[in-house]
Amino acid sequence: RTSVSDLEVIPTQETGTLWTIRYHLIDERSGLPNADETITVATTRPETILGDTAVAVHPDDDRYRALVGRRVRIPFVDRDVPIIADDVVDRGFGTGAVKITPAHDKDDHATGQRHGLPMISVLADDATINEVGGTYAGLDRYEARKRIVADLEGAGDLVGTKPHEMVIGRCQRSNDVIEPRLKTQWFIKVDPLAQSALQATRSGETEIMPARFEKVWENWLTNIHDWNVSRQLWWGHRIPAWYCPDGHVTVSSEVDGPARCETCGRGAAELRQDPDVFDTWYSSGLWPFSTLGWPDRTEDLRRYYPGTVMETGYDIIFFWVARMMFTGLQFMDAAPFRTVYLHGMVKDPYGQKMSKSKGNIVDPLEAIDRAGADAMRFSLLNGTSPGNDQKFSNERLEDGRNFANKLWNATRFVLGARPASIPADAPRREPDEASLGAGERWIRSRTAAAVDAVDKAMGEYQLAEATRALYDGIWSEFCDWGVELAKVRLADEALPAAVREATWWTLVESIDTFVRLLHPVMPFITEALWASLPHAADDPDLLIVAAWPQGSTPARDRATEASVEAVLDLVRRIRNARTEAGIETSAWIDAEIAAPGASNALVAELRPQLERLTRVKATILPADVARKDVPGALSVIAGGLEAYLQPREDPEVAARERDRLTRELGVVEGRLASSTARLADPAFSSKAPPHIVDGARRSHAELEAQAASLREKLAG
RNA sequence: GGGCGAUUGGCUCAGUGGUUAGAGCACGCGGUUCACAUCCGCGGGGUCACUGGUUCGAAUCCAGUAUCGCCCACCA
Repeated sequence: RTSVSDLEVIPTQETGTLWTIRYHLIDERSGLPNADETITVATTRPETILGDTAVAVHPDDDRYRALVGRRVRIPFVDRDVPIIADDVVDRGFGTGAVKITPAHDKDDHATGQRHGLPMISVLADDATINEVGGTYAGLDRYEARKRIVADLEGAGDLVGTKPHEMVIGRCQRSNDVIEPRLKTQWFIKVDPLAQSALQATRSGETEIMPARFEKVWENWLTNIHDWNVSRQLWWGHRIPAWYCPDGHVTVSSEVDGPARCETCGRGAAELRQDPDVFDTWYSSGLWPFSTLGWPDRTEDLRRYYPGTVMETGYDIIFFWVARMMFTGLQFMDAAPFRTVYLHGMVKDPYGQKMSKSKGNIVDPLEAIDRAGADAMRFSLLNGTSPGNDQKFSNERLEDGRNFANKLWNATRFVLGARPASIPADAPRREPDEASLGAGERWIRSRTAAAVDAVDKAMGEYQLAEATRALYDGIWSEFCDWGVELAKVRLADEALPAAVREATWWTLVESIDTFVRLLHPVMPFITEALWASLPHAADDPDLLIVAAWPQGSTPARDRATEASVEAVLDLVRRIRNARTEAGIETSAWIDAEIAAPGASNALVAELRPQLERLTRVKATILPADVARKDVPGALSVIAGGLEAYLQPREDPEVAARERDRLTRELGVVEGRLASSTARLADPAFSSKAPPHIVDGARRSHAELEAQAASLREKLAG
């Protein structure tokens, strides 16, 4: 039984009843209600008849124009009230005449104030009819409603009863129907606070993200009403107001209250503190500074106020964020944070809001039991966008779990692959650059790219973009290619120890970097893994306080990336050709590879890796051979590189190979056609930026070469 | 009544002007290669809700329409 603020009232769509009721007009001569002369009003709350103090019609409504100024008799309480004209009345609704109960309805209250109507409360605090209700006194509000309807019917004044779709205000917490009452309560005059909060966002002192919520913010703050902060509850900050026996109010910031009534001077002994407490959101609004020792000017307060980022759900932007802004600007003269980052809601698997009453709550502890806390955290971030809702699903949870598992196994592999020449407790070292191969340089560069991508994404609060960069970087690049390339050198006993050591330190460096980057998202597994990695002398004991990776360290090496990518592309295409030709996965076959010009040395260097990844025994052709006709071979074209695979004797293979080449030529020719049309359009070459046009020309030339090569093979 | 968001492969979602729109799951085929079957390889699958406009070029920008969802609002 407490008052609440407007925000805590949830308008609920419900089917109620609309009753139409006859009120009898007062005969001007006799002063008595006329049996025949009536006005019919519509109401959904017949029990409030007891508090009616007027009947209102629209001023331009011809049906009632003559009745304005007359009086009607309110039944049961025998009160005579005026018929007034007010343009809040909707002529089209009900009968066009509405009963006015200023003490029990927000609109009626406003109407009552405009017309100076008496405001008669008919309810007690426990929602029973009070003494004003005469024979209904003591009845619960709904019981009274039933009786009154029955009694109206008995009197012949109930005209109609019909179901009615309406909006009822219910309590956010208890779901009870909220009763508008006239009560003396403490309110906060909110307009000046709203103005300063608006000033903070308009000036850029505080930025709301995503930006679209700023409109919501603006709209709410510019139409805001005063805030009822009194709560008749047991728990909370007490209202700092004291009353003397004469009813004078003294507000004090002293813990023990004021020494005397500031109006009449009565001593503290006679003063009584207001029993009410503040709205819990009022207290929560103090959080940004009260947690830092305020009102004392502590070191923490100086250092940490204002904060940098407030991260919270968009559903409490008004409840909490706005109130923190109000109190922060009021008491600290500065907005409490520079950025407000609003996330979406986690809905149930069907997109419904989780609620206890619907019973569709997903218990995070169950998810954690099933997949781990890190997996859940990852799943809640990955594949979401700022401010948008997401559905919680077990599939997504499994993604996170599998990812954690992958990272765990990859780290386990790296630790187990340590060359014997490195002691188990060796401190972490940078790889020796002189001993790095193309694969290692590629890993280092791609890891640097991941650092840059994560930094950029985090800087823009694109958290899902950061997790995506980490997922791809760790799984699709480091594990799928980096580790696979490194395995060859790590396993090759013929190589100098320095080479194998450099390879291993490269893997360690990369894992170390990824684990640091992933730590904010998956703190537990990364902390555990990091503990098992070699550390440098200046590393702290725990990852949580370890340094964030420096962007582009080691530096990006785009030339290496491009040339190694070309080899990786060749690997993919060789695998594809093998599958399509129906060559058994495990069979080793021979291949010749044309790597013309500058690419020759790199392909030669990576030949062992290429062989392992494709299960071909490769011969690298001299650098001056760009293309070769190898009868009976499967031809694979990847950019400037070509490979010619020699399958075992199999008549079907040749036919499938022809099909494959024909299909490939079709695709290439299709692209070539659109590319030709594009380049032929003078508008494109004259209006598009030069780098786009150049790119289009380059890819066109490459497509032409591919098409020529394919045609040649099909002809041969 | 105002405002906001969503609409992209079977599912869940990324992608805000530039070649051929991506991922995970699901699906099909293959896999006892010394980290991982919670895995590896290959593949099929989308006229980006609709209509019109701007532009050399639109999933992306603009206008409108439809459907779904949310927020705000004093029709008894």
